[in-house]
Amino acid sequence: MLFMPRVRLLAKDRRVLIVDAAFALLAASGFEGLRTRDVALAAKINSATLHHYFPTKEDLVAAIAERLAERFTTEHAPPLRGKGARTALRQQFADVTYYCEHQPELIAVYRELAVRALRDQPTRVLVGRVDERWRDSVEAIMRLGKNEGIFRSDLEPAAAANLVVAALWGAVAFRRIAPTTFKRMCDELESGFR
Amino acid sequence: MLFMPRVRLLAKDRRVLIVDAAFALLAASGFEGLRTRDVALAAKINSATLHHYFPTKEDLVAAIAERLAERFTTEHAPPLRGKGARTALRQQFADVTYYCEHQPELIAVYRELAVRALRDQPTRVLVGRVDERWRDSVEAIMRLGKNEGIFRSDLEPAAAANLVVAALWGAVAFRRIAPTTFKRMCDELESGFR
Amino acid sequence: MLFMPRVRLLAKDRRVLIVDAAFALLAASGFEGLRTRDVALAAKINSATLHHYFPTKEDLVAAIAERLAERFTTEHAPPLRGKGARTALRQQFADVTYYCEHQPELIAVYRELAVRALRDQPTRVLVGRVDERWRDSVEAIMRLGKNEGIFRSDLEPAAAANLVVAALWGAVAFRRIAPTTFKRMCDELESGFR
Amino acid sequence: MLFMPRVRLLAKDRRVLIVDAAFALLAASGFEGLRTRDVALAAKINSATLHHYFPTKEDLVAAIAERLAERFTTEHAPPLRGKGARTALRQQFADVTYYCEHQPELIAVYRELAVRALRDQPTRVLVGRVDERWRDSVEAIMRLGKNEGIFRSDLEPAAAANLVVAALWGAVAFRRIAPTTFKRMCDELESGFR
DNA sequence: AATGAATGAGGGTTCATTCAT
DNA sequence: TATGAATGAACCCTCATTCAT
Repeated sequence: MLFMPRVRLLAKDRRVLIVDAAFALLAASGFEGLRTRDVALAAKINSATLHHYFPTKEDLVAAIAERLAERFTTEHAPPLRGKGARTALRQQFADVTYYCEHQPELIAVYRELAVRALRDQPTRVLVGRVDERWRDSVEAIMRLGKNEGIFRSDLEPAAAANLVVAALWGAVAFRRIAPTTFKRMCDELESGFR
Repeated sequence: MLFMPRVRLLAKDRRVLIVDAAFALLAASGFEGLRTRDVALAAKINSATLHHYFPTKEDLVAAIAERLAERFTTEHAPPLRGKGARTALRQQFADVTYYCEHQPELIAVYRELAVRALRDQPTRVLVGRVDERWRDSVEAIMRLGKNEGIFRSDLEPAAAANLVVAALWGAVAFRRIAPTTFKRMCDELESGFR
Repeated sequence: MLFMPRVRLLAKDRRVLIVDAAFALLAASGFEGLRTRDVALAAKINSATLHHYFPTKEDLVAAIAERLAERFTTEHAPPLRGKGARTALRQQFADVTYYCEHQPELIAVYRELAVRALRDQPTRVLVGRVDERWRDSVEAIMRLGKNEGIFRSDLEPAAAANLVVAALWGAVAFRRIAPTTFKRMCDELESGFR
Repeated sequence: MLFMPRVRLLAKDRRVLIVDAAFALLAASGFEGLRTRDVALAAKINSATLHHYFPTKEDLVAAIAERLAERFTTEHAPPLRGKGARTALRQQFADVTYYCEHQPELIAVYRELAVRALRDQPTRVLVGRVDERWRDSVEAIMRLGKNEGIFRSDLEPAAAANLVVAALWGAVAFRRIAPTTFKRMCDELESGFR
């Protein structure tokens, strides 16, 4: 190339750019297909520059996991009208639907990290936090629903929360489920709590 | 040394041995850690010999998937006493529990293949068959339960079947769930159908 | 290239070829310049093939060290006429001279290994064996010379052996000493023992 | 915080600091382990700053060599009592012993440079000067000893000087020699001159 | 003078696959 | 059928050096 000036960015911005690229690549290709060179290429930097920001691939993966946790906190479906446990539960369904339709990357990255977590201790810690936060928030909803008298009195909040999380997660993360099929499953799940 | 005949396996037997080794290794290390050389080593053959039986790694993976389908068909928890939909549903729970406790390899290989299926068409076909068979058998149970009057009259068999499969699958395949926690989740799931 | 048939050798021969190439390269470029790729190139093999024979660079270095020990055992200057300690000592001088003039590779590789041995335990063991064997053989000569009455009666064989080894080694291994200068130094050394 | 003036070193001082750090690192890790980044880190500066003072690694090495020459000139064992060649020779032995015990860095750096000098012309020049100065001073001692009638009349000063330097150097630079063993070797060497 | 950012050119090693026997 | 030998294509990572500020 004739003249290729070095592009300079603030370190923070560049880190964000790199993690974005890695996030997208992990979503698209999985861990098996995640190559540092490709990440660098996608971020339009030299692969040595990538190592300047993330000394090891492990560090990059950790940053991806942090980004995932952050995105799960900030990105949601538009809030539903209404209050109470029923609305809160449906909001959970809506969120997952929203991720599937508009942010499939999040689902994919979550899945990849969850699978890796089974064999990798550091990943397990990172993913564990996301998992627990989700489960706890669902359990709070189940508890609220019982208090409101909306859900069965014999419902066990903890078990029900596990059920919700497992069902939603199992439905969307490992197969391509049609939106209507997913909706019906959620309705059926909700019916079971009444 | 006594007469020690050179063991000469039939080609079919040798294939079985190789797939067994690959199955165990895939369960233990995942696709990220599955190496043809290790498979050959575990099968006590040269890695070139492995390629003689399975020209490509893809072929080996296909054979693993076939083995998985076969094992899901033949290996089950001891049959429960009783008849009807309730028993049939509980048999499903018992099967999954049995796999978790006595055949964790099956769970692990299923998970690995399911994840790969998302990006690999041939695997998708193979895993799809297992998925569908399972889903269909659960749907039949739900339908039977409705006819027997054991389950809610407004229950939608298809949606309920998806729910069961997603919940069981989501619970055991991607996190280490404690047996008691799993049992409670199953109870809660069953309660929802009444 | 149009037609490049795979060359096949017996494993033993190929190992020899590789070690020869590595030996020459280490002599020429030192450890700082010893690259597995260059060794493979010099041995006219693919660098992956090199790892087929020597899984790690460390293994290759160990093989070089073994080769060095072997060559020091088998390659000598033409034997001098005469018997007794004086001839034996002069044979030592002649050997070193011979290495300098006809087998400078041996000197160079010995030096490189000796330096590495200071920081690397495995190398230390390998080099240590060569060192000790040499020192011991010189000590035997000094002892013999005393018994023969050729050397000073107050000569301490052990100390003298260390002196001989250190002087010869220090003279040829770390600077380019002229043959005549070396010869005079040896004469001076010998004079000191009378 | 109290008034804390930004420490601003003179360029000359900073160069000294850098060379000190490089000297210590070269002694500890050898050329194989000498990294400009580590030097910068040890000198508490940015590695780009290092290159501001020493444009290339070669330049830094040259500075180390100069420092070595300087230290060999200024650092010695405490002067022995007495006069004449015998004392002067023993002072040489004492100096080397002193370096071994209290300034092993000097020995190590000398060794590293001497080895590099074999393949690198600029280094050869720098090390050569140190070598020659040492050799010349020893030769002067031998000559003096002959004049004093302390040493053998058939002793050749030049050859003896080479012998002394080679022996001392060969003994301490490339193996871990025990102090008593070294002392005995020196005694033996001295005996040979009488 | 000083530095964080950026990079080209490797370096050792891995792995599915192929070849010759 | 079975295998040791051989390989191309990567992969992650390192390092001296340069650039823009």
